[in-house]
Amino acid sequence: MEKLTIPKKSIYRISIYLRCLGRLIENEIETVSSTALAKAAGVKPAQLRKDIAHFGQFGTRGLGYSVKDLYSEIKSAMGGSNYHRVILVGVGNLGSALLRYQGFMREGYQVVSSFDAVPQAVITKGLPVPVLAVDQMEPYIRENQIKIAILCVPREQAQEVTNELVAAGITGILNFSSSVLIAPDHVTISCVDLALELENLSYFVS
Amino acid sequence: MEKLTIPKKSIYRISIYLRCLGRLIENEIETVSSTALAKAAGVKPAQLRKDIAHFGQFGTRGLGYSVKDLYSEIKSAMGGSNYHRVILVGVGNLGSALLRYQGFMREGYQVVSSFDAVPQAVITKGLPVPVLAVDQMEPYIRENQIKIAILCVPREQAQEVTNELVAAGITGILNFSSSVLIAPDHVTISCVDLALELENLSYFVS
DNA sequence: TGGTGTGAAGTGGTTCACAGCA
DNA sequence: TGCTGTGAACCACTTCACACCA
Repeated sequence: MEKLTIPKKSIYRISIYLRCLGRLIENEIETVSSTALAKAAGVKPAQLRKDIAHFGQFGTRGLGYSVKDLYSEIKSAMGGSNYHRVILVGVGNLGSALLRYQGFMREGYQVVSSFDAVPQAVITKGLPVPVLAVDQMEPYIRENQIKIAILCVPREQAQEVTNELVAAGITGILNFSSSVLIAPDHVTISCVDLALELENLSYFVS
Repeated sequence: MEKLTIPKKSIYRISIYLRCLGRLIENEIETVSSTALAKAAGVKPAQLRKDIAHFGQFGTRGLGYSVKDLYSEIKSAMGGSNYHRVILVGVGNLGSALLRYQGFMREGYQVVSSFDAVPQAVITKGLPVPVLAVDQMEPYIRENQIKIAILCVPREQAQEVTNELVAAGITGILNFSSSVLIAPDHVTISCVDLALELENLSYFVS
């Protein structure tokens, strides 16, 4: 795919624009200028235009962008029309909290199954998703062609489980395990480390 | 403070180094080279040395760094010896999940109180932390000199609550609200947006 | 006139490569 | 010899500023 030329940071911001545009659609606003949208997204107008230009030219000079057009163009360029099935690995404290919460799952995303080393330990918790044993993980991923996994196992097992996930065909990992993961280049890893975020914050609070 | 010259990204990585060093101490390893530590942290050796150099010179040429010395130097430079009291605002689904979980709270950090617009709605959930009404928030922050807040309110209220927090003296916000927050420069905001992370991932998974 | 699209300039952070010291 | 500390080169992204067009 040729889309690899778009910088990672742009992609990230574009996700933000997409969300802002969605809100504009809800409010039935039809046109938006780069200045207005940039303000909503918390970036500079020029940057927004550059980001959007990666996908092509959608704006009308003197007027701005058509909210609907821009939304659907970006959405399709991001492959966002696809339906994404996601698995969660490691149903401990954090894992089960996330499964129960799921407030971050948007339209088009669904946690279809979860896996744990000791599934019987958690099976009674009344979770909205089946909890299977880890030895069923690889076949499950293969058969259902899952691409994205949420990783909530303890640090000690994180790398090992990652290796299994990658071997089974996972190419995107949302890593909650406070561990530095090593994976091939074609695998994208996003780390969410709350302890790190807090520690980082505490440096800046005078 | 003069420490503002250290780039944000360096600070973030230094938090990672600190964690790696902690693990080395546990394993009673006394000396580490930039190459080894960089590998553990997932960065390049030169970058690690540059990062560390921001605080001064701690290494011994030809040998490496003393694990203990480096750890305590960084820790003190980061103001990490302080005890950090943190509040959580918005005890909804996500907020209460975080309160119950708290696995991300490390030594030196504690959620001392939480606030919600409708505290009686959540007060029975058996949380390990008191839930107060939002109108008690400002005085609480002032009296206890809280500096860090975890923000879990719905998007619509996020900016308003942020303004109150800042007015009361908060200078660090961990923002879970999937909202772009506007705040003065002296306030540091870290966004944790799981929906965004997922959307972002889904772009890269082929 | 007003707002996009974009080459060019600027900025910040990364990597290199080597001097210098135990 | 081995590894740190660091100026210099490099690179990626950001911002500017203006041509161009509805």
